[in-house]
Amino acid sequence: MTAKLTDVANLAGVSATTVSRVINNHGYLSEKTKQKVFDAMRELNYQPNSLARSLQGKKMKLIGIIFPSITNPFFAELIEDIEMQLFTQGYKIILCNAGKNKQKESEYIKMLLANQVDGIIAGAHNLGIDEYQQLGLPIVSFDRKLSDNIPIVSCDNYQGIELAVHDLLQAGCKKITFVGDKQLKGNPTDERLKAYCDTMDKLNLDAHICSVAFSDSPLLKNMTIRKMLIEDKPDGITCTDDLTAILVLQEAKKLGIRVPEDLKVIGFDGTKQIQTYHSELSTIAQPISDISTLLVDLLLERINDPKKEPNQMHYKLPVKLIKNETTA
Amino acid sequence: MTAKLTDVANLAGVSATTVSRVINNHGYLSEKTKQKVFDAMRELNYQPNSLARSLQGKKMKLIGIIFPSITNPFFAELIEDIEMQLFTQGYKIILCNAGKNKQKESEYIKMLLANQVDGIIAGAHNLGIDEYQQLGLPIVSFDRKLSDNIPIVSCDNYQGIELAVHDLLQAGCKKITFVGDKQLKGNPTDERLKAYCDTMDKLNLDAHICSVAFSDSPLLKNMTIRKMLIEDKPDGITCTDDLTAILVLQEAKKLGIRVPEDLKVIGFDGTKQIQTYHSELSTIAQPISDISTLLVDLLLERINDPKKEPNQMHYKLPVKLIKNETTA
DNA sequence: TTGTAGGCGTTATCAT
DNA sequence: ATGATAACGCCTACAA
Repeated sequence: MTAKLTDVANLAGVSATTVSRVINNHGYLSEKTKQKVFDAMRELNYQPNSLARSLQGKKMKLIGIIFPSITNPFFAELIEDIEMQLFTQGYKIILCNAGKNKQKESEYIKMLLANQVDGIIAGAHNLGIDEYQQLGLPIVSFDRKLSDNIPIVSCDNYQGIELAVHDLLQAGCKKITFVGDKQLKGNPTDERLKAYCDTMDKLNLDAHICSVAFSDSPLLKNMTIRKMLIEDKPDGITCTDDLTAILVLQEAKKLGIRVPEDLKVIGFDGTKQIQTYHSELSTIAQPISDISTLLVDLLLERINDPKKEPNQMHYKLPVKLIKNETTA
Repeated sequence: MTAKLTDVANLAGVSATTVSRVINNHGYLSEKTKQKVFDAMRELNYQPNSLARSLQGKKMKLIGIIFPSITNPFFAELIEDIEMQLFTQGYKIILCNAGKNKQKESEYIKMLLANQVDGIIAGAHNLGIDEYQQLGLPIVSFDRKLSDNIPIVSCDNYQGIELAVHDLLQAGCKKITFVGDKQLKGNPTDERLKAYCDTMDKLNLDAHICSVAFSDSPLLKNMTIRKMLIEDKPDGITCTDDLTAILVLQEAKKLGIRVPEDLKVIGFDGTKQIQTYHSELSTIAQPISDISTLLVDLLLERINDPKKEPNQMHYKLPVKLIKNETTA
């Protein structure tokens, strides 16, 4: 079907070894032979077979990316950024949408192993620690504790909610509610709730938590939010992500609650997408590009030098307040 | 490092061939041997090496997915759906974000070839026909003419804009503008503009086209739209996609133009994302799930039986009007 | 029912 | 400066 090494060798009138050498730029080659080989490669439209190469221990230049979903704008932007970074280094990615499905995540990990990927970037939220413990593969994690020896990259979730609450206070809010997951899971995102509670505590204010899980459907979230708006009548809401914040805005509108006059709302994530198409929303912006750069750097470092231990186990990147109309 | 076939064979006290047989469920095996082998596999946490397998002609169970971007909600939902479908069939995907970058798309194609993918689903918009012509690999295309022998799946773009324009008319619009790309490229999406022009023609109405390209930045789009709103003062706008429609809504709001009283707007795509977070927007919904199913079915059919020619070369799937407030 | 030998496309080692 | 050969991990004849 497609041309192989020996075809090129035949055409160029040299041995397979020589062709291999010019491909890998190994040892001493005469310019003349190089040229012959290059010409033959071009003529046959030759493409080295990655599979055969990595049977000899060469890298596949392939990374597994495990995230819950790409339809969430935050993950989409993060993954797209990761993909860009990796591409410039010659890496391709196998995209694994784990959803909320523990078994799918588990099967994907097996497949990645079978495909000899060079490493994994994991940001899903299903599996227990043990599954990742002994993969014998470079892994870095986003926003999630996987194991003691797997480095975590996340934004400074604590600082983020602190900023958000203070922004609401400064805008005059007296009764601030947190909308987000109440259930702690030992992950960095737990810090968001913690920051909210701590801050309210310090200010001697009552904490109001409206529990909405990441994996809840928008419909269910809407109902929960609506109930909260009606019963609690908060004048400020800090949300665990931008999408939830938009649902809050929508429900408020339906109920005739004016934003920002009667209610101020702030989100979390700060994707370009939301800032472009919901430009009214104030939010805490995660440094998406810095996160992806760090994830990729840490991973490639481990791939290229597996012995080297990472300097830190948890990298917390600073967030930024983006102030718009909803907290005016 | 990781266990291999011979390790399993040794542990089970059988030959490598036998282990291979139980893995592939080949020929006659005694239950006893099977059990021994299974046990050994489990004990060693054995995972067959896909690379070595497909060196023998076995399928890699890997598909390349080439699209412009995953941050566009439409592509995100389409790709996520494709990924789901393929996963249930045991396939993984290599995600290739081509952006508006011709060279990147070209390099990705080479990489996919080198990685021995079993097929490609292409939906990017950069390369000329020739690049895809002779890949010698099963390919299906979304919304784009790649070559005479590559089947295309798309929605019925023509019908979509017809529906949209008629919806605007029925809502009382007299002066309807089309916002979208003016440049024809020989792709199915060209039908959108054509449908607009034809329909306006039939109705003896003047066509107004506000040219905005898919790859324009939101900022540039905003400026173009603003100018059009001020100068043309349309009372109805049919957009080439939902995101553009939202920009129109935003600019209209800034200019104090009331929707739907002074201006009615309808989009195109109908993603869950936009329908959830911009639930006011009327739109023409593409049958995302049907599209992905068809793409995957056609591709797998070609992979499993390369000789078989597709029945059709262009599959046009019906669209659906989703009526909301913006065309009330 | 199970084992032996050869080969998939490439690279590393050892020659020359 | 270039070649021959074995090896990577697995699978498919062919044998037994």
